[in-house]
Amino acid sequence: MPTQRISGSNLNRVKAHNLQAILMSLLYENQLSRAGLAKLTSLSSATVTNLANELIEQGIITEIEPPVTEPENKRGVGRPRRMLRLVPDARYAIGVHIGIGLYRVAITNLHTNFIDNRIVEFERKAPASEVLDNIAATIEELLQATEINRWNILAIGVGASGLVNHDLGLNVLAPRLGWQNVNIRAILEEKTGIRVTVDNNVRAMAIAEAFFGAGRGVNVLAFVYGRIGVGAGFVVNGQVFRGSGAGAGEIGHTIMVPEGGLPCRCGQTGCLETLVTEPVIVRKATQLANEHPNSALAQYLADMGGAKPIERIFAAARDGDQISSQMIAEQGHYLGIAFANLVNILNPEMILLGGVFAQGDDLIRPIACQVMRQTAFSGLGDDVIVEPSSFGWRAGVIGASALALMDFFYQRKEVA
Amino acid sequence: MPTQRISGSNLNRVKAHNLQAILMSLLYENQLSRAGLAKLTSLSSATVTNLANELIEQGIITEIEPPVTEPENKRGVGRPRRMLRLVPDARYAIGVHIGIGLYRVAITNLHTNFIDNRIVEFERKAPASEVLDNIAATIEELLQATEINRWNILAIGVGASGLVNHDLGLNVLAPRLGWQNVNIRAILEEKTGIRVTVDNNVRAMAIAEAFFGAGRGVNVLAFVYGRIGVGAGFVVNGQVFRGSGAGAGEIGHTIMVPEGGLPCRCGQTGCLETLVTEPVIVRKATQLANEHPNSALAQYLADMGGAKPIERIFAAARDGDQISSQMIAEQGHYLGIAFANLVNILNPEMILLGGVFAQGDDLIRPIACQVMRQTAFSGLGDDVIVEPSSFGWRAGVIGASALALMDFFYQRKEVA
DNA sequence: ATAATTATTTTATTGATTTAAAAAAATAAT
DNA sequence: ATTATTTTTTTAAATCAATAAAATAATTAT
Repeated sequence: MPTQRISGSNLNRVKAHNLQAILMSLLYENQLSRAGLAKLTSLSSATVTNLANELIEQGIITEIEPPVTEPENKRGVGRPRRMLRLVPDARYAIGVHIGIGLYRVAITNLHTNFIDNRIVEFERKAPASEVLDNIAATIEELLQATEINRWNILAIGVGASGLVNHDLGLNVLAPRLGWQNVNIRAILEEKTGIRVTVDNNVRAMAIAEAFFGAGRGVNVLAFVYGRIGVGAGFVVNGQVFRGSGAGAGEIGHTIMVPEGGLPCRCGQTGCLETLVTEPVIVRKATQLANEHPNSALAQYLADMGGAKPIERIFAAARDGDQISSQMIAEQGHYLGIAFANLVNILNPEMILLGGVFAQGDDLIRPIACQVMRQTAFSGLGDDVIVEPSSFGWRAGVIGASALALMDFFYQRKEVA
Repeated sequence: MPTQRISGSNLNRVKAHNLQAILMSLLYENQLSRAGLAKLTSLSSATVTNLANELIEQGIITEIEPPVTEPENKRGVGRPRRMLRLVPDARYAIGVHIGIGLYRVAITNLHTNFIDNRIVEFERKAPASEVLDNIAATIEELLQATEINRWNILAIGVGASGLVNHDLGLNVLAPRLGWQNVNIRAILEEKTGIRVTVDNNVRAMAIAEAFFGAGRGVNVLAFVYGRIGVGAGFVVNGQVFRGSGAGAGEIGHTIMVPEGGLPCRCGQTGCLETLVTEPVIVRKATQLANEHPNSALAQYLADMGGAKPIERIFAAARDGDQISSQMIAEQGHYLGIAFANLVNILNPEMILLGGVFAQGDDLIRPIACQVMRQTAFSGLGDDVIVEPSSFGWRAGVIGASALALMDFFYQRKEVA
């Protein structure tokens, strides 16, 4: 039988917790007076004063100068409050997004705003150690370029693709890169001397949305990302839900068609990924364009402009092309059923769409949303908010940086 | 935008937390020395001594008398340790399971062992207030019969069927009882004067398994219960996962057949419940018996013994009847796919089966388990432990009692 | 001007954990 | 038998974060 360890608490932990409560409150609310913080955290005003002073001394938060004066009519009697806010550039984090044949690295501040960033392509069949070598080099390059003091880097967050075990810092499996059990944390910590935290890249994006994006303050958030595959990340009451082991969120491989489904690259048939992904949309569109060579879709696809196929397909649909919009609606339909299943199982407050789903938001979301609501059990889907992601192509790195910030700044568990 | 409140901590909370850490540790481990507790909770031995003394004074824990002496060969040097354990009958909880046309009430001790219990049938169309009236009366009767001091009852836990909002104590919807938005907590607290906590009955069973049953110490537990419908409850790191609103776990209405599925009572088609439930098994068996009147199945079903149809069907299959065992295997197959989807989404460490699935465990689990493992993404299903529930028909009341114990004793949030 | 109100800071107190040291109770070594 | 060693438990003193209450500050209302 596994043994559960229930850890005790003490004064140090209380202080650490309260400091983080203050930081998180300021992160959510942008600016708050000491009195406001006291109310929100249910700490005494004296405690807030003390802890705030400590944070001010460390340069992490500051009083807003000059004091914000509320408009004459809204101002009450009494001593006016002095607003506090985070100093976004007091510390930094590095986000690393490892995609398929491409990685992105960014240095961000405490709000996950970019200070500088790099995009580097790599050979898909390159060994992991080589790629990680290059990533470490890119990080050094960014540190040089930005002239940011190494000691002000809180941590490096890595969003890797495939199965990732966060506790072990291990990329268990990245099928499209041919990686298996790569200890990303150990390798990068060794190379950079900066602490590293690793997670699945979709989960990292979910974290970004939950704390810095459209999902701020949402109790149960599901982030669903579609590109070559479909994955999901869940944040519950400010905590990432990772499941046990390599982790939750592989909704792309949930079985949608138990009999007679199409084969999936995972070996199964009838996975969600056989129905709805970018490649599926492009493949279907190409097929339809062949069948209807005079359609707007065919013209959009044939026109060799700079835009990627998926964008041209969406453009055709937006331009009123019936063939493509009907096909996309069908995709939205299946996605809606997948959402309904998610709602029935997890009952999230919000579902956020990323990747292709965000790119084609106007085309996909209405139908997916409608199908989800009418398919979910009883009224469970009625109050679920469905929205597109806020970060576009930056989602990956911002997610990775958010991962680092959360693990090592806003809610780290142990005190130094 | 919703606002997240990050609550601060203080000395009182630390003490409450540490007391609960000790209680939970003793619940998991049955007996521990003060030194052992210190190690497990990472509290200092002095703190453990102090807190333990308080709990001993309150009669909640005790030193084991006479001192347990380890066998000669295993005994080390040094002062021998004095083992501590919970006093199971120091306090009590009441569990109320509301089923369809039947409720069960039990008084249990801190280990959820029955002191006394009642089973009462009621008219399915009776108004909620009448049923709750009767439940309150049954509770009074049990209090009289057991002569347990009212003040030693920690709380009443209620496991209700259908959609339940735990925070509000509200039975949002119980379709088979015709109940809607019944405030069970308010009504029962008013009638009994004892505090009440309400949750979905399957979720309550999951809690029981997680803390008192086969799921003890499991990090991510999924409990799947099948009877007239199929529901699930999740416990993650010692915390129930309820989702937002009326709550997570309605896997019975996840769509398994997006096109051409059978109609479900929920209004959809192709839900898991149209494929695998007790009524489905019985209906299919009856059909098969009609088609094969000479089969063992037909004989088992025709024999009007006292056993319920489902038990006779399982008996036929166990007796080697091919027709029924093949049909049941098919059920197991679909359940396996549902499990695989659960594994892909939540990545649980353990899946526990309750209700019909536990009754027919030997027939259903092997196939469900096998299908789950080969269907889940990559190796995600390989390490998932699948087992039957430990509580049989008692699951409902034990779950309800466990719910009360968890909310109000082992891990209550606020200090008095 | 003075009172009232609200925000913030200061001071003294409280109380839970911890550390360090002592006590207790056993075995092992001489 | 006596002493040393080891481990558990208890005691006593020290620490430190939160809090309550009082003081201070900066306003508006009268």
